[in-house]
Amino acid sequence: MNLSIQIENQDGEKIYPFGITPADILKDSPIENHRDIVAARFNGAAVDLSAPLTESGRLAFIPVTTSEGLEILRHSASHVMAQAVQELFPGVKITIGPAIEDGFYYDFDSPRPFTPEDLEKIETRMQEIVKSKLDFRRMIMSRNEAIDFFRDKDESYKVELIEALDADEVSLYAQGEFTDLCRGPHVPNTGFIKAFKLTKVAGAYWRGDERNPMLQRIYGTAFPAQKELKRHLELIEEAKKRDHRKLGRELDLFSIQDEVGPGLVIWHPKGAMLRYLIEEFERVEHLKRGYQMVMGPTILKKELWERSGHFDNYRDHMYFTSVDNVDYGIKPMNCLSHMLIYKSKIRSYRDLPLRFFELGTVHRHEKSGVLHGLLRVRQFTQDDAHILCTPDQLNDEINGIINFVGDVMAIFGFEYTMELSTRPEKSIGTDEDWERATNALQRALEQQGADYEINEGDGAFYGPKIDIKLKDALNRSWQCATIQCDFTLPERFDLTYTDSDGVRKRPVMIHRVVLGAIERFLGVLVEHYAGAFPLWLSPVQAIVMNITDRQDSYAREIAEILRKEGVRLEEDLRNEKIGFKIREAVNQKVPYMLIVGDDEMTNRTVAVRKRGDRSTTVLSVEEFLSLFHKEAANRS
RNA sequence: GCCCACGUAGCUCAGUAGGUAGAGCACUUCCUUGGUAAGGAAGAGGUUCACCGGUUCGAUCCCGGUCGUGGGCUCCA
Repeated sequence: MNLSIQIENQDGEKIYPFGITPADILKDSPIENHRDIVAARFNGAAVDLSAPLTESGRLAFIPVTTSEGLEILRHSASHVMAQAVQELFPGVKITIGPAIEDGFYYDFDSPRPFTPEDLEKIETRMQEIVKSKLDFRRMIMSRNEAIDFFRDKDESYKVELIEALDADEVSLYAQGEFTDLCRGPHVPNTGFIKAFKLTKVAGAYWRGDERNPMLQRIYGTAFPAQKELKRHLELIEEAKKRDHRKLGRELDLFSIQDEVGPGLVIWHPKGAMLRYLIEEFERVEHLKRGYQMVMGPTILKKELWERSGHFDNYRDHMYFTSVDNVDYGIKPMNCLSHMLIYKSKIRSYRDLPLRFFELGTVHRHEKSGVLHGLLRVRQFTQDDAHILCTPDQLNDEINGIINFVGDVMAIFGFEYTMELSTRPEKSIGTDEDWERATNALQRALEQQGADYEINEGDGAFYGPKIDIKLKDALNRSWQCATIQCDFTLPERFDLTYTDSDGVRKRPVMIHRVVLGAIERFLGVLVEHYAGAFPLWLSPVQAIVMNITDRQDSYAREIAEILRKEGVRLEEDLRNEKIGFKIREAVNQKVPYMLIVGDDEMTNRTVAVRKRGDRSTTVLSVEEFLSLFHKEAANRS
């Protein structure tokens, strides 16, 4: 029997004998760089190059230079790592080892944790395995055979995995003496793994559940060539330079000190200025969009939190205090006051939608291990709003918020991703309400033509949400904006409005933040700009510096004029050489240096040196101001 | 909260096979008045090496605990 196979990017179909492998076909294919081909795709499914073909169809080769190929390479590297670990440390059990965004990992159950020295040994052993070019051999076993096979080897995690599968047969891959349960495909042999590095060890719970035993996870990364690996490692080093914790200290923005407590931020003058600028921006943008500013207290009676469901569902994250024998909860969210404002008088359908906005400072008791610079703290301020509207208005309101987020992110130049999170296990409300709310969010996303992912079971306890995520310098995603639909709290607090037909009805509530937590947003923003804030956000926009003390009074005069014009300005009149002052201002990433010497003093000008540009332009103060104001207004 | 690593001057880091600690930058003073990324000299700065215990004649160094930080896991704005 012959097969008719059409190869991607080649004309016509070719006839091959039954059982031919992609590797055979590749041999006399005109494709260049055969050594770059790691696997194939046959009739839509990824297969090994050594897989015998048993039907006619379409064949495509997967080069290692594609994301799919790279994933296969990295997944194969994880198998090599597992082999090395088992050879070096008998008794270590294997669990799972997938490719991930920047590399791969493998989780092991080891009687003792791996040390950095172990990683070196493992890496060396991996080099040997790579050098011996062991073939990856695919085998098929029945479910029971496979269970027996791994039970014999005392690989209980593998047994558990197979038992959870509902398939009659499973595939296994072996290289050398090492065999692992795996769907595949893999590169043809271990020699394909040319450039790899083990990067870190970490603990990880079996199946990601904290009730399960903790395993030892080894992370690594692999690339098609050494050059790319090197570049990747250099990029990581570069990224570390823009870490907001490092820049926060260098630019004197904020500190987090032991004496104060973990996760509690102290804002220094320049950081506080940044916050002021962002917060002022927010007020203006919210007022433009029909929000009203409100403010609520930080502590509210415990009964109120019981009524809202926070006490039952969120207690572990809350701080409590007691005043005159009355228990209070310190707010972890701002919604309660906003609901009580709604409830403070009778509402008509004519009043809706109501959009209450608060820069609300909340406290959450985050577990100690999760705190992270400004990105995960215990006290933070949200640009929070609660919209109360009729069910009919819900869709427009959600669309309005998505547009708002889009506008703001465009100003800062952020790319972002959106996720729709559905009902979690621990939650309140009826199934119908959850469905209505989830549909409302999804419909808005569809109307926006947005790309989004669905995050099953990741919603808030009171409702589903759309999360908008930004990435930090190290490519980690952080949630900033979120839009949450809530039918439950209006119910619990018996919020009503009188509709046009005179009937009292229940409004819908939307909880939403645009930047999210100001702390987190600023952390991501510092990394996004690498500390070089655009003019409108720079805490210090310009520095006046003199060449010698002859220009002291002229420099002060210029500074005075500019400050009156609203320029955030510092003076550097120290007895230092101009090169030294420039160096400092460059390191502080100040947008404009205004240098005055005898020439400038005589002509009543300033020598303007712009950040990122080594040349200077001599301008009159008026000329500089006009340029300055134009740039600041552009927010560029 | 869990796993691993780490915790020396404001910052970045060295150091001691266990014998009461060092550099650079920053800071202060003096000299220098210099035109676009570090001018020179002197000085001060650690209650003695996160904290608390233990071993020891003696601990910054070894052991245990606590707290904090970092990388992950879980959780989350």
